[in-house]
Amino acid sequence: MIRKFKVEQRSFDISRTTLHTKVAKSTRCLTVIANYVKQSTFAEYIPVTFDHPKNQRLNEAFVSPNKLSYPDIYSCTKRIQGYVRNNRLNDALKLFEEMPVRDAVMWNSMIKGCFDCGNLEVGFKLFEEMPERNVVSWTTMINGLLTHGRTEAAEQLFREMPLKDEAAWNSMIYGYFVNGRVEDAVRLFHEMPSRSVISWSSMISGFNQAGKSDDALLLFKQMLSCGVRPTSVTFSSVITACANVRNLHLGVEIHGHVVKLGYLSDTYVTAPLITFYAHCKDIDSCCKVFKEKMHISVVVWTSLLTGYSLNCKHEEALEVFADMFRFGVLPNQSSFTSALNSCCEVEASDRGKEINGAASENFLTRQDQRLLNKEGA
DNA sequence: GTAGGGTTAG
Repeated sequence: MIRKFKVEQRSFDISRTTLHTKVAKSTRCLTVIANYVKQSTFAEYIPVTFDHPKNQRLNEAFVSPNKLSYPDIYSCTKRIQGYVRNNRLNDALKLFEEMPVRDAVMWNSMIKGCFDCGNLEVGFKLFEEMPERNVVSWTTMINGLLTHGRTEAAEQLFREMPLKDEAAWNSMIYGYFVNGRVEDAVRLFHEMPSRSVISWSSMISGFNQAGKSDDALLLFKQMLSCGVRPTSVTFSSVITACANVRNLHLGVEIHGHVVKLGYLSDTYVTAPLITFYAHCKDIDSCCKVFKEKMHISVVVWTSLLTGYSLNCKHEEALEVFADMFRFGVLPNQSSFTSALNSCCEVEASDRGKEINGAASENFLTRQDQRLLNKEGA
């Protein structure tokens, strides 16, 4: 059965199935079809030939006679992800199982959902059942296992995976750090065929987590000498490393680069920069960084609050805490921890009682706080 | 338009 394929057309017929796509380019359309066809779980297929001259490689393909348009797969994938975000794994699985057709994105989203909701067995089962695993499927599994401390199982999959791209290597490296296997991470970093800024940033952040910020900074210098350009994400970790080792000189230098590159407005850069100056006992610079703009992030506010607290400026810390309320920034557990600490230090017992009351009585569940933090970040 | 890799306070 031969069907003509027209370029620059929004929808087209193949057999009795209609596929809709917004993509005008024929090759992109065909990729969509190819994925659709490959992932289809139907037993009954109708062979189709695409006879556009550009598509010689796709001469033979099979299309399911049942109808399910591509946008349906897209929207159901979105719904599955939404269920997972709300920890409703069973609803996600039910929808997934009801789908007559699934593509790789849907499979991978569902597998990730199982790990995110802590159901490793179902995640494994789906991975086994999945008809056409791609490199993302393998990496999703590896990440899921690593975040649940199943390092050996992740290693095994990493060995078995037929094609490792850079993201897969990066996942395994970072996962080693998370699970305290620093030497293995370093070994893998040297073994990997090509390294991007993400690989370097993973290492820098990993060293920080392992309490080896000296090594993080050494690696950062090495990264620069290799001509790799840091991103704001890299700077975030590097500034944290400077704070950890109290390297004022390097931190100030990096601060300069951050300003030049326009990264100072990035919350993930501002907060560690404030912490860095606080650790280096330069509270004026803390304020200067903070006052660069109006912040709504509770993390940035808490950096300043803790910065004052660290430098024994407890009255000022409590002022910051009060200002948070005035500016509509809702403090979280960390903010309360610092503020209470300052209260104890200045023996401002009345104030301390006040804050303690607010923290214990009206305050929020952990989930609420997480949501608020996300919004504030 | 959808899936996997690195970031912040305590």
